[in-house]
Amino acid sequence: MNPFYHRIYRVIRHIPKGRVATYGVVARLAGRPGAARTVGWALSALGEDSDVPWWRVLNVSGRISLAAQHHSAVVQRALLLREGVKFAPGGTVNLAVFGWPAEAYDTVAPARTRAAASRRSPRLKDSRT
DNA sequence: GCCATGACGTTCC
DNA sequence: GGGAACGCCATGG
Repeated sequence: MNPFYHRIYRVIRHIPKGRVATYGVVARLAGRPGAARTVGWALSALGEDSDVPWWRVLNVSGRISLAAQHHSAVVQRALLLREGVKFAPGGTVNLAVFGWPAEAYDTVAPARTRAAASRRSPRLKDSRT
């Protein structure tokens, strides 16, 4: 197993009970910003008997990424509810409240900063003429 | 090594 | 706030 996976699991294990983190944040804390999809891969590779609280990982929208009918999705929601995480009517979690680490969801700063940082490609898709 | 896929994220409309 | 498009990283064929 790659050390990167190990770091991902270690980060997830650091998520406090009753709090949630997003794939992107986990990837960043694990040392690979932008590798959110890889975090999903690492989680899918987990066994049910692992000691990794995978259910505390949501996507940036505060929603469970799994298909609603997926067994794990039901389990995930139940586990979070049991830990005190509240779901909004839309089935979303307020990351500003339950997000961990809190500074990652400050809702004030990071968005703009990261946006500027990822502005590497001028996106030349409009070659229509 | 190239191509396709995926529990994702960000930007633009 | 939602949908479409592109990028990202790792895995599998």
